[in-house]
This record gives sequence, structure tokens and C-alpha cells, in this order.
Amino acid sequence: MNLSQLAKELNLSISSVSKALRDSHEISSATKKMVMAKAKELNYQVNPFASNLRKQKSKTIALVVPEVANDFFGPVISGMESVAQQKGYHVLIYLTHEDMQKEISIIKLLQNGRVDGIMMSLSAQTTNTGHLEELKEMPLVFFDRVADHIDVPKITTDDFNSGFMATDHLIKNGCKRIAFMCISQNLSICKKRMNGYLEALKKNKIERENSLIIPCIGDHEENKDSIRKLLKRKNRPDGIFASVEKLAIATYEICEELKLKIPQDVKVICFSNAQTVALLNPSLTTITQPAYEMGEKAATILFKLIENKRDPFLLENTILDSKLIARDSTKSKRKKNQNVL
Amino acid sequence: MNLSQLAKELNLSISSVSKALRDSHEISSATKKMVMAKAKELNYQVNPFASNLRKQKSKTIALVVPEVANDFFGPVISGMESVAQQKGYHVLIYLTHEDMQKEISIIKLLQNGRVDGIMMSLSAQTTNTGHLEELKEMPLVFFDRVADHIDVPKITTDDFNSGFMATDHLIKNGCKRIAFMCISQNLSICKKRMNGYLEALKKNKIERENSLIIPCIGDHEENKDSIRKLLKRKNRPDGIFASVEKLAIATYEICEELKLKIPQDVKVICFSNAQTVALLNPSLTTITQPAYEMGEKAATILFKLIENKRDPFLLENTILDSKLIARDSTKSKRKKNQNVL
DNA sequence: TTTATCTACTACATCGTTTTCGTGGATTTT
DNA sequence: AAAATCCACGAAAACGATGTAGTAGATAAA
Repeated sequence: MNLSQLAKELNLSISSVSKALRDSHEISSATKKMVMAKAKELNYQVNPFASNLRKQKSKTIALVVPEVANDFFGPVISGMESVAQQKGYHVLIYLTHEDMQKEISIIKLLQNGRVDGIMMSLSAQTTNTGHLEELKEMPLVFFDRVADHIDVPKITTDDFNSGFMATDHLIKNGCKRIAFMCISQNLSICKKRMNGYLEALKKNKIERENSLIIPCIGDHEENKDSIRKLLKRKNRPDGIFASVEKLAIATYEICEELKLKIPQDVKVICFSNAQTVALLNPSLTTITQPAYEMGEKAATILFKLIENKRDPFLLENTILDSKLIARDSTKSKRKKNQNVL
Repeated sequence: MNLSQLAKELNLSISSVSKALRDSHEISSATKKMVMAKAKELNYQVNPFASNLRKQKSKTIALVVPEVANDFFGPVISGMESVAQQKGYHVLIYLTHEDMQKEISIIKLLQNGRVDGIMMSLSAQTTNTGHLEELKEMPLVFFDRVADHIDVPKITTDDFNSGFMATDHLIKNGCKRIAFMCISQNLSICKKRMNGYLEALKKNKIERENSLIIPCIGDHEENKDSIRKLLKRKNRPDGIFASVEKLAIATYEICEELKLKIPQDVKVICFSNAQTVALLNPSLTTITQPAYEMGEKAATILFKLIENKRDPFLLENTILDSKLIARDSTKSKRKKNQNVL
């Protein structure tokens, strides 16, 4: 069922039917009613490709994320999809699986007009961003894992401050030697979190120790190996600041293996959005990011960008607050239970 | 940059260029090389809408899921996306948020040829399936939450058997009064899991008790209320079989609140794919579904269906095995640690 | 020599919408 | 009454790619 068949049924021209369906003022309201009724009756649906081709718009956006089996990206996607659904947009999803080559080929794919805009979070292995700089005309927003030097809207949490808070929290609970674990050397979030960590050390007059900064860029077993080595050292750390959930899980596993008690022997804090952290043994102190809101915000800004490309205030970065939720994995002997800061 | 501009640059006709790019035998290899080179040089990309319109194919599939902030659907999506990426397909994602009305409107949206096929998992609130029966011509596969009476390929795990195993496991560990909690009265997975539960009771000569079958179809707080009431009864259950992770979490929370010990006072088993279940306090016995494989399988079958609609063997249902992983939440006094069954 | 077959290309219709530019008739303005 | 404006609609040209149906020119078969 297309416009021309519908027009024939109605004894009208194609253009009149088209206009009637889009509620044009050129068509009398009587005719509009007839057309609408017939269209409903025959279940007419606009052909999206013809329409997209003609209008040079797709009402579709792309979401490019490293992975989705993850308690952070899940709610982010949910937030984005809600906004998109409400705005009548469609969402194409692409996973980079943390692989820069995949990221590059996905971005190439998106340069042919298939989408009106892109929301993305960088892969951990992305070391240069030439592929993104070529997207000059394409509305683009970054969320969470951003490329700082690319001049597009960015939605992040305050990673520096979160890193500072987390480290400071460990120190306040008695830690003297704190290890920092991160999944990438390239990601801005990692750098910022680390700078927050370093700043907290400095403020508390603790000397930086490079051997306590552990890159965990391998698979789960490799990361466990790094952590095992770390915790088997003679002067092992008494606090661990993991920047992603899976590293905290690995830490718990290694502590069990080495019969180290959390928090007595090692305290652990971690960025995480999992629902189960409060039920872990011991419950895990986390920095929790407003994931759903981040998704909503990113989508909202992208749509503004699509609809009104040159609005300069859009380029301001949006920084959302994370929460430190203290639980048992960082509890010191003297302190009682703590709550949300 | 489109075909006609490219043709002008090359002093060739549009059709020759088009054919050259698609490696047609009508074009000499010398010409093909020229065209390819020029296309690369000028960064020519096929306009997907023109192409889709002409070919009446979109190389795009839709994924319709209840939610994504979830340890099951995350890996499923990952599996699907991998297969799609490899096959050169695009994936549109739509969330129903467990809402039948949203599901209906999403399906309506997809009837205009935007996608070549649909993979879906029903919303928990979907009570009738008229909207899906209208999809007669559209390649469709169900995964996990299927509509049994619709004659399309279905990829599931063996829910009856899983329900049986879970219940039998509880009984073998000493439970006499086992509650069954499910998120929907409609979903086939719930019915099958419940039938497995009932069959295990029968086999072990335990009488069915309807007050132990608890529908948990509300939000988190409502579900917690139901569980609280359940566990406050004089003759409370000594075993709980939760069919989704969030119900197990709610159970843990209520047990803590009521000072009930797991597994001494109540044993808990649950369907879950979370990475953290082994670290919970106590570690949670789970039935774990092969989520990633399910996604891969569903996508693979959908592509076969798209490419070769009338292959009858495709209609056979695919049933994957789940694993029961025994942990501390179901441990009986006499038994030692148990392992994968 | 005539006819058939290839080869390597081109012209053009088509996919289904959207939108610009008309147009004939009615209504209003001068 | 002539001119201007409006109203409600239609014709046709895009949008860009694809594929059918040709067509010259060259080679092969009859």
C-alpha cells in the first residue's frame, strides 16, 4: 500500500494525498478527513526510505558503545531510548567491543547519511581519533568516555572529583598505600580519575608510588594475575581503588584466594552501578554514576543539536554528579556504618 | 558525493559506475579498477535510502526487548550484534519497558518495511498477541520469552527442566515448603518454569500449595512487600525459587531486614546471569542461561529466515541448556560445597 | 557475405515521497 | 467590471541507486 494506490482509491492526486496526510493548509479539512480515514482503513504506512531519501533525514540516531553486558551502559541505553522513542527517533546500536578497528569501521559506516546523529562512548583501546574528526558535519555527542579535544557536546560525570573523593575516603578510613587500577591508558575518564587520586594523595601528604598504579587492560584472567601479583608483594597496598566493576570482582576473587580479608587487610572502592553491590560479602563501597540520566541527557542534547545545529551553548559540557556510597568494604575499625555522602 | 557526480568525474554513465562498484560482469576489469579507485579517492558511499528503496531491502533488523539494564539481555544483545556486524546488518533497538502498549506501537512502527526482520522477547505484561500475528510476511524470531502459538522460530532455554532442576535441588537440600516467584502470569517462560516446579514437587511427593506461588508483577517495593508478607507467615517457606535476579535481590534484602539467615532459615535459588552472584553474602545458587549464545543463535536463524524464507527446518525450536550452579544460598547442613551439575 | 554472438557500455524506467510551481475557478478589492 | 487574491487541488521534478532493455562495434559461425 503506497501513496499512489491510496490516491487511486480516493480519486485524488498523489500530491494531494501526501499533503493531506501531513496536514498541509493547502488541503480542505473535508478532504483531509477522507484521506486520513482511508489511510487508516487500508493501513497505509509511509515508506521510510522514500521519505528519508526525499527529505535527506532519517529520524534515526546511532549509539556506539564499547559493550552492553554491563551495569553502566545498560541504564544509559535505557535513558537514551526513552528520549528517542518519545521524540519519534529510531536508535541503531553498534558495539565496538573495546576495539579501535571496529570503532573506525563503524564510524565509516555512519558517514553515508544513514543516521542524523551519533552518541558515543570511546573504546578503551582507542588511541587516536582521526576517524572522529572526519565527522565534521555530523551531529555528535560523547558521553562518559569522551575525546576531550574534539569540539562537540560531552556528557560526563565529574571524574576528577570522583577519583579524589574515592581516594580521600580510603585515606580517611585508614589506608596509607592505595593502589589505583584502570582499564585503559588512553581514556580521559581514567586519566581524570587518576588525577583525582593523585591530588587526594598530595592533599593528604602521601607520596605517589608508581608501582601502585596498575593498568588492567587485559582479559579477566590477566587482570586477576596483575592483582594477584600486587597483593602478594611484601608491602602490599591496604586500599584498592578500582575504576570499573569487573576489577572489583577480580579483587574480591583474589582476596578470597589469598585469604585476605576485606576490609581488614585491604579496603576496596569501585565505580559501579550494579544492583547487587550492597549484597556482596562484604558489601562494596561504590561511586555510582547517574547512568540513566546520562543517557537521557546525551540524547536530549543530541536532538537539540540535530534540530538546531549552531546553538553555541550546546557546546558546553554537561557534568553530572556521582555519589559515593560507603559500605563495608572500606569500613575502618573505629567507624560505625556510614551513609551516602 | 553521489553516483551521478562520480560518473561525471569518470566520464562514464551512472549505470556503468553503479555496475562497476557492484562488480558486475558487464564491466571490463580496467574500468572497474578506475571506478573503484575514484570512488575511494572521493570517498563515495552508497546512499542507503536510495538503495533500500530501490532494492526493497534494508539490511537492518529490529531487536525488541523488555529492557536492557539487565544481566541477561545485555549479553544476548552482544551476541546478536556480533552476528549482525559480521553479516553487514544494522540493528535497531527498541525497548518495551515491559509495557504491552509500547510493544504494540513498536510493532506497528516496524510494519512499513524499515527492517527486514525482527527478533523479540515479549513484555511481561503482554496478554494478547494480535499485533504479532499481523506480522505475517515479516521474518520474526522469538527468544527466551516466546509466544508459543505463533508459528515462527523460537530460541529458548529448557525452562521446564530448569524449573524442575531448581526445585529438585532445593528439595534435595532439605526444603519442604518451597515458594515460587515469577514476574508475570502470561509469559510462557514463567508457566514452564512453574510447571517444572510443580512436577518436581509431585515427583518428590510434596503437595502443591497455591499460597506459595507468588506473582511479583509490581515494582521493586511492591515485590519486597509481597516477599515480606510471605516470610512473615507463621509457617513460612524454607525455600525460595525466584525466576529473575531482582526477586532474589529483594529476597536477600528482606531476609536481612527480618534477620532470617540464608541458607539456614531459607534457601534461595534464582535464574541469573550476573557476574557478582558468587560474591554475594551468601553466594547465590543460580540457574544460568547461555545468554550470549542465545543472541548469536537467534540472529543466525533470523538471517537464514530473511535469506531463505521457506526453509521448513527453520521452524523447529532451538532449546539451549541452562546450568544449575550450586552455591551457598542453598547449602544444607550435611552437604559440603557443591559444583556445577 | 550474412547472420549470430560477445563485449562493454548507455538510456531510461523504477522504487515511493515530498515539494515547488502551476492552474482553474471562486471571492474580494479597487 | 477589471484586477488582485485565495482556495483547493494537480503535474511534475527531484532524492540517488538499480536493473532491464537496448546499442554500437567487434568477433565468430554459417
